[in-house]
Amino acid sequence: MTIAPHTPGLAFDGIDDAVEALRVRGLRLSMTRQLVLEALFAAPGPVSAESIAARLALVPTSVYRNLETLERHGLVRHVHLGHGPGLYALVGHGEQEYIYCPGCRTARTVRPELLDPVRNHIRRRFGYEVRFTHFALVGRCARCAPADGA
Amino acid sequence: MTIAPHTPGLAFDGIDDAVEALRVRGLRLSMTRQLVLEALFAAPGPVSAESIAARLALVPTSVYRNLETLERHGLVRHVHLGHGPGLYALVGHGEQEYIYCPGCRTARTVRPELLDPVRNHIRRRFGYEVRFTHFALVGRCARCAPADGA
DNA sequence: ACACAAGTGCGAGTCGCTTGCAGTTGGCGG
DNA sequence: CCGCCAACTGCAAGCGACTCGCACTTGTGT
Repeated sequence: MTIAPHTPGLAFDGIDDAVEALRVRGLRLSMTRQLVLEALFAAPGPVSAESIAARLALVPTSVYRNLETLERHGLVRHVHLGHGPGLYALVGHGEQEYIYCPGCRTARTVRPELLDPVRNHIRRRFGYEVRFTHFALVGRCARCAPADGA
Repeated sequence: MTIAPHTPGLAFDGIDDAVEALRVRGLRLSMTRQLVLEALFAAPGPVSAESIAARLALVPTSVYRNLETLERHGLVRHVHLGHGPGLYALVGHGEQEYIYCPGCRTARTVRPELLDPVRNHIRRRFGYEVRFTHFALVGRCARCAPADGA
């Protein structure tokens, strides 16, 4: 699973900011939590819970629970790019949306405003408020489209 | 998992047509296969492999294998509506696309041409050829959007 | 420096499939 | 009508991605 890098400008400029956000919400900064946070900061894009656990020699349970807590408090979010595990990332200032090509199993991020026309069209036509922050847009990229079939 | 009914007009007007299509491809019509096919015909919308297995008192393995074979030969297709199992349906004359609301966990089908403006926009802007036949469009419907949060 | 809730690792369980294997059967050739 | 044999079947086990219960540890306000 490859993915284009984050656009710069996360909600937190450093671990300290995230820690502060934790404190404000009455969450503890355990060793594990800190490591998970650091791993997310260091990652060039969304990563799976299992991969974080493996990298940090933590038990996946704990990573899942941490990510869930952090997500519940708005510090991280997970996205599904087609099949495979959910991928976690820190919440950015601007919401990140994703387009995923199942051909090359690569995702790219998109600034949400670029998808507003799509959103508007679907809202007007069908009354649905769609977002591609949790489930990516899925489609074949220019390179894979010719060699179609699926 | 509720879903709006198929629009009428499947690729096969009856079991016989599907059986014919099977024959042409050198596939057998085993008892299990026939039952699976009938279940798909009878279903008001896409159904999970497990639910077919349960209804027919078959072992899931066999249903999965049958669906996979039928899908490989273009007789059925499966769609993912958010979380949960893949849902299988007979391939219709017109490709069916789906919009799914995670709020009320309900999907509606959409005639593909109604989504062509969306497809065109995304193709022009990003070079991706998106379809919502395999992964549904996901977004809150008019009823659920106000009570937002996710 | 203590109390105690928040958080931890471990183990087992669940869901949605997938795979391996030995036995059965659909359907063609004779 | 029969036999052959690949296609197909059920069973059992395995796997990826989580989820849960539980007893133990640890971060933190006082």
